[in-house]
This record gives sequence, structure tokens and C-alpha cells, in this order.
Amino acid sequence: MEDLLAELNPAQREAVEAVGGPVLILAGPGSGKTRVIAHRVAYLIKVCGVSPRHIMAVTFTNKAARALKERLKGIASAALEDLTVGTFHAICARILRREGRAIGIDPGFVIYDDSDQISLLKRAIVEVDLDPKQYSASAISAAISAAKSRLITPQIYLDSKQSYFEGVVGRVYERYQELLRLSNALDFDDLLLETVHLFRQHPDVLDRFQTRYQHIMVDEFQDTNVVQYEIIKLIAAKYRNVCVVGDPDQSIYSWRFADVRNILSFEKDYPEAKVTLLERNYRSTQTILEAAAGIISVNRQRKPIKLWTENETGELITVVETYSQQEEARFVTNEVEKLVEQGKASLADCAVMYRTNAQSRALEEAFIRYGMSYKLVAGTRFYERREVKDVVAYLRLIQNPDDSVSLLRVINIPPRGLGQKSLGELANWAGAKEISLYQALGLLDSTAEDKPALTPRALKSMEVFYRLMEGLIARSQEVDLVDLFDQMIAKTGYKDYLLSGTEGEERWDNVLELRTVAEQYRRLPVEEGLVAFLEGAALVSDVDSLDDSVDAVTLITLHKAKGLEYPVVFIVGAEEGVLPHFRSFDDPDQMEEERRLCYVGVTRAKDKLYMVRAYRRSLMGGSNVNEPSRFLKDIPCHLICGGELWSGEESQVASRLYSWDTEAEPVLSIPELKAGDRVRHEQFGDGVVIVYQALKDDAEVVVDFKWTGTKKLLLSFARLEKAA
DNA sequence: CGAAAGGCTCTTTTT
DNA sequence: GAGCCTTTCG
Repeated sequence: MEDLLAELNPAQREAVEAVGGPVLILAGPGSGKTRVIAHRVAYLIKVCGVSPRHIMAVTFTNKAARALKERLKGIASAALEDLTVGTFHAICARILRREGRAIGIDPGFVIYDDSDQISLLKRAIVEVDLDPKQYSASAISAAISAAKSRLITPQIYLDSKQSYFEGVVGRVYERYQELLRLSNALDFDDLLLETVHLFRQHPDVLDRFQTRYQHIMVDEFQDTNVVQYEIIKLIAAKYRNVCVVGDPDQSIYSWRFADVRNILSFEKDYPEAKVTLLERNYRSTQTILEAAAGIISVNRQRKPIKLWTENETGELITVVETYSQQEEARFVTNEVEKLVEQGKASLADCAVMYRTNAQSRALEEAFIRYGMSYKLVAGTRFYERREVKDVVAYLRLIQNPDDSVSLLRVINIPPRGLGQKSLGELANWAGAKEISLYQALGLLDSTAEDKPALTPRALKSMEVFYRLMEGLIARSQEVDLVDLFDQMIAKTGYKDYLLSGTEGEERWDNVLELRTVAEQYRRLPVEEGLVAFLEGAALVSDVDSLDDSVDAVTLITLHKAKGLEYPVVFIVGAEEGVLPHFRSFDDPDQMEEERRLCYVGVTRAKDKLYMVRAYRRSLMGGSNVNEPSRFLKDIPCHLICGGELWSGEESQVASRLYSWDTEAEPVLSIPELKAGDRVRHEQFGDGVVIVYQALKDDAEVVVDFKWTGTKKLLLSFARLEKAA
């Protein structure tokens, strides 16, 4: 047990040993925070003799939860099955499955993701007689989510409405919750919110959890919201052994209603809290750390944490400007190739980070063309693909037939002749009776008095569908998850349906991949397996599926990169409008968050950092010329390497190192040209101008060269001569 | 009713 | 540029 502490520095040690009472750990990037959490749990178990079942550790992602458990296996061999480790959402889902009945939640509830939520909201909007064209479901969704994140129920919302729009939101919110209840479904926010309701309304239940979880730890505390903090406060109220770990400088989820002020609240709610600072960085070079400090120090509102390291100075930061996003991507692949050839890094050592998902496209194309393997974290997420959602919807329906979003999704897939009209009629009929759609289907042949106005054909079709589902539900009691999966596919004819459509093979492969996931749940009792499988499908994040064993370059958003580290990091799109994103221009608080986001990216790098920008970038169809990111200017000059220009090896597109001293671009003689002119290039030979586009002080031309094909060139750099 | 085509809007970050 | 929605035609 001594060696548990021997590997730690004094500050880390202090944090590990402070197991009685509240603790606030402010941990800078790379300061061994994950290590501290793991050692703290091990210390509780091995040294303090605390049973694992009395410990709860909340992580930000499922992957972090797995990593923590993995790490613990190495340190503490005790029985870890009883240890509670997971995200807030996963832990709350579990609590509600066991105890939700007390507040009227059926344990078979399904979890609605964003798109499920949007479809249900659209229905709610229509049902409260509002025009869905006038009110966007996503705007209302954001408002509702904001309300839920502040523990505001529809009643409270309506009672305190201050504007017409809030009145609208309130009405939709109210109906939306009713529809959720009818579908026996909870959305992401509900998982948290209902847990609070459960605890508040049933002190006896809360007491059981308080007694169970005598030690609580929360990672990434700066990114918790008010509801999450409330859950922690409720459970920790009895023993007050609560340890939160966070870094205000890495708070990047305020748009998801995370509230850094929770850190201040913590100090107020637990005045006796011990505060520990972890400031020694073990990850990055001096150079990288200094650059990070330069960037973050501009923020006004922050607790000064001063990071230091004994690591070596390391290499300078490479700041590069390329011509376009394609060139940017090519620069990255070229550079990675070079690093690999020189034996400086493996593919897996390298990560490319960007602000928006849309940026991944150009990168992906370059990697494919270059033949370099990469792993994209996200893209069209697996569970968001149409075919995967269809299959999941069928399975959800088997588990919980009341799930109306899933029912509407699949009732006409494959086509069963049930269009909007019939389904609208069914929905109205069910709505009037306040029953779920599935219940309505079950009543179709039995009700004598009021029948929905359906054509005999539609009626017949619905009955067939109902019997199909009844059959599958019956089967689900007898067979295991994989058998159920196969029978569902067979009985619904989904395979043939998929294969007859476009990209059928590819889509079918995805279904098979989903089946492979289902196999992991095969040994569980059927019902349990189905629930676990569906819960997994609802709560996975992209980072969770990041496979460390594959040798490939990682492409990832800055947000998702939080908590990760790589020897080599490329931050691309270092431009005004991209990073910082233009949506944050008019709000200083948001701008500070963009800066933190940049800081998070920079501090992911261990040895070598590249900051890349494109002179020209196409966004939403159009093409923009952006200034370099303001964050680049906050990196001290002496940390940036100057020297060679970067230009693509295949095309002579103008690219150059961004230089701070010379804002003015080198002035070369620019020949006056127009489309159709004959030109000569030193290297490419003779050609004809196809496209001429004037820019501010320059022009972009596309030239068709006789020998080398079409090239896009920037006039000021291309040294084109006008030929006679 | 359903498939296909055309028009529309909205594009930040995600458990 | 993409997905979603509506319209149109078979």
C-alpha cells in the first residue's frame, strides 16, 4: 500500500490521502488527474478498507469509465464489480430503472436521443395547434433543454413566462412531456431531472443511496450542469465525502448548460472543503506549455493556475498557412508521412483536431487519396445511420411497444401502404383517447363504437403489423437477443427491403455490425440483454469507440479531444470564424470559451504541435478568405518556427508560412489576365486561363496546361508570364 | 400510396 | 452542401 503513494508527487499525494470530507482538486492539463482519481479509489479500498460498493466515480465519457476500471485492476485487485463507475447519464438511467416506479416511471423506459426528441417535439408542436413551419423544433428543443437543465418543469415554466415565445415553449414543453410519458420514454435531460425528482420526493429512496455511496468522486467537474451538481449534493448530503476534480480553463460545454460556477458553488456549499492544486504537468514540452499559457492568459475570468514542467524544451511550434482546405489536408498527410519516415512518430501518435465536424471532410478525402489510414471520431455516427436506427427502433418497440417515435419510424418500413394520412388518423384517434399508438393498434378490431376513419386496406395493414409485433414480443420472452435480432429481420423482411434500395450492401453490412454488438449481450437473460443493449446504443459517445490499438491517425473535434493526449497534434482551421467560431464573435463569454477550446487542443500535444490555417476556405457552399486566428497572435513569437514555405508537392499552389512581422504580403508583379489568355509557367509550361477570379489584391486563376493538366493558381505566387 | 424530383433551410461544439 | 420537406407524377 505504500507503493500506492510512492508514485505520486506531493500535491497528488495530498489529493489521494484527503479521503474524509469534501475535496476540490483543481487540476491543470496533463497533471496526472486521471491517475489521482484511480489512486484515490485504490487508496479508499486498500488502505481505508472501504468496500467498493460504497464508492461512486462519475466520469465524462463511458470510455473514461472503462479506462478507470482498467487502471484499477492493476492497482487494486479487490472485487470491483460493485464499484459504480459511469457517466451521469448512465448512472441515472440505472437508478431510474431500479427505483423509477416510485415516481411513475416504468422500468422498461426507452431513452430518446436528439433526433427522437426532435420528431416527438414536432408532433407536440402540431398537437398544441401551432404551425410547425413557424416554430422550429430545434429552437424549442434548446429552450426546453435549457429549462430542464435548471430544474424547471412545464408548470413552473408556464407560470413564469415572460414573453409570447416562452408561452409557446411552455405549451409545447407541457405536451412534449405528456407524449414522452405516453411513449414510456425519457430524453437525455430527463434522466438527470427525474433522478432529482425521485430523490426529492422519496427521502427513503435517497437515504438508501446516501448510505450506499459514502464516497463520491466527480471528474471533469467544470463541465457539470446545475442538475448534475444537485444530484451529487443530494447523494453526498449524509457523509459529505465528495471529491470533485476539474479545471476551469478547460470548461468548454457551457452551450450544453454546463456551469463553471459549480466550482464556486462547491466552495460555498462545502466551506470546509480541502482545495488542492495540481500544477505540475507531465505531458507536454516547455514550448507547448508556454504557448498554451500565452493563449489562456488572455482570458479575464479565471483562477490563475500556473502550470510548470520539468520536461525538455522540445521542438518549436510549426505555424503554417496553406492555400485551401485541400492544401491544408495535404500538408497534414505530407507532414505525417515525413514524421513516420524519419521514425519520429507512428500514425497512431498523430491527431488532427478541428472546430467543426464539417472540416473532417477535406481531411478524410486527403487521407483516402494519400492511402494513409485514419480513424474518424464521429462523422455520421454509427447509431445515427438510417438502417441502424430502423433496426434499433424495431428492437425498442419489442422492449417497449408504447414507444411512439419508434413505432412511427418503422410501421411503414418496409412499405406497408401506411402513409401520412392513415397514420395521422391513427395518431388523432389515439391522442383523443390518451393512449399510446400501439395500444390504439391493439384496439382497432375490438372497438365497436368509435372507429378511426381508416380505409379497409390501411386497417388491414395495421392489424398485420400489430400481429407481427405481438409475435416478436412473444418471441422475445423465449430466445436470446441475437436470435431475436435475426427473427425480427426475417419476419419484417427488412433485409430484402434494404438490399433492394441504394447502397443496400453497405447498409446491410452496418446491420450486421450492429448484430455483432448484440452478440455481446447474448449470455444475459433476454429481457436484461435487450435493455442493456438498447441503453448502450442510446448512451454511447463517439469517443467511446475510439480504438487505441489501430495504427492510424486520429481525426477528432476539439471538444471530443478533451481528456486525450497525443505526441503529435495538428490543430487545423486556425482562422477567425472557424477557431474562434464566428458565432461567438459578439459575446465575450463565448469568446473566452473558444479560447479555452483552443487551449484544450494545444495542451493535448506532448511533443510537437502544428497550427495550420487555410488562406481560403469554402464554407456552406461559398468561399471565404479568413484572417489568421487571434489565438495565434497570443503564442509568443520565439516559440514558433520560421523558415521554409510550405507548398504542395504536386501542385504549385501558393502557400507560405504565416509571418507576424510582415502583415503585408510579398508584392510581386501581377500580370493582367483574363480567361482565354495564353500563359507560360516556368515549370508547367504553356497553358490557357480557364477561370479568372479577382481577389482583394490578387487573383485566382485556373489554368489548363498543355502538358500537366489543370491547375488552380494564385497569381501573386505563380509567376505566370503572359504568352503571345 | 409511394417513388422521384425539386425546393427549402440551416449548418458549432454532444452526454 | 446536405438533409428534410413538399410537390408531382405514376
